Amino acid sequence: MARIKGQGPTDKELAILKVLWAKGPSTVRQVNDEINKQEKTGYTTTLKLMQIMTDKGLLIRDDSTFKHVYEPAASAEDTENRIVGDMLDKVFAGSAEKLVMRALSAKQITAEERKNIRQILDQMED
Amino acid sequence: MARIKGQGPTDKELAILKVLWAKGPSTVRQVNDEINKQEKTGYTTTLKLMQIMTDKGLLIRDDSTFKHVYEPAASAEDTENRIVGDMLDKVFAGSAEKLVMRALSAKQITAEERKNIRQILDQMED
DNA sequence: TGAATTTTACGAAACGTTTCGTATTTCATT
DNA sequence: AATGAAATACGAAACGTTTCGTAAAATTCA
Repeated sequence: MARIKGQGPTDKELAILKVLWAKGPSTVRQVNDEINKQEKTGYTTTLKLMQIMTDKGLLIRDDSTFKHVYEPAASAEDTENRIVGDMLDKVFAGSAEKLVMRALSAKQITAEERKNIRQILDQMED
Repeated sequence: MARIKGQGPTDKELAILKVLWAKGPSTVRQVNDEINKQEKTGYTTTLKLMQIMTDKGLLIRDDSTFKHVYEPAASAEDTENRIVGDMLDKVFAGSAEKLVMRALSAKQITAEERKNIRQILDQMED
């Protein structure tokens, strides 16, 4: 049942993961309520999605109680790294430099953010 | 017929665009030959895809001659910026800093690349 | 206990992408 | 012009995602 292809989570799957990362282990209702703050979605739709994500290995389900509790199988950090890594290969032929350039030009960043990025670069010099 | 949603090109669409960006305006056969160097794909499959991409506004077709010639409607630069911008919003809540951090940790980059990134940051200080 | 409520399970429809078979059109060669 | 080769057009199937209606199961509470 485990995920085979290298494709990352879909948009809807990512929305569910973000709720779980932010709120911690949650029931379908909790996730659906949260998602409905941004976009109206039927309860069974969210349920089905989370069941499929469990089959795929994206979520872990505790069904020892009536209201099943779900949590992400992977951390936000790992998942974000994976998504960025996929895009790196797919769009930029593996060049992190090109991706960074695009990220910087795609959105105006503040002097503060530039400073933080420099610090990260400094830390990598070792 | 123009594309409505903000979604970027799909994987296959991107593969076609990359060929056209690299090789310049091309026929379906030229694109299909190029794609088949990496993955076997039927000629009519590529044809259909390029026809749909034309409908979507991703490609521009010159059908004044027998062998239609296609070219991308947008530059690689614009498309890459768009893809990164979408990911920025979708995954990183608009934080370019977070995306850059992930890009740097997703792949080992060289001292040379770090230097180039610093130069980009320097240029933004004005 | 029994009725109402909440949750889960299941199946299928709607949608977009990708693939390809077949028919039609256009061109090149003789 | 006739034949064969190459290209395009068309339709539909296969696939995965997303949506939801309905049924079944579990829980709550009156």
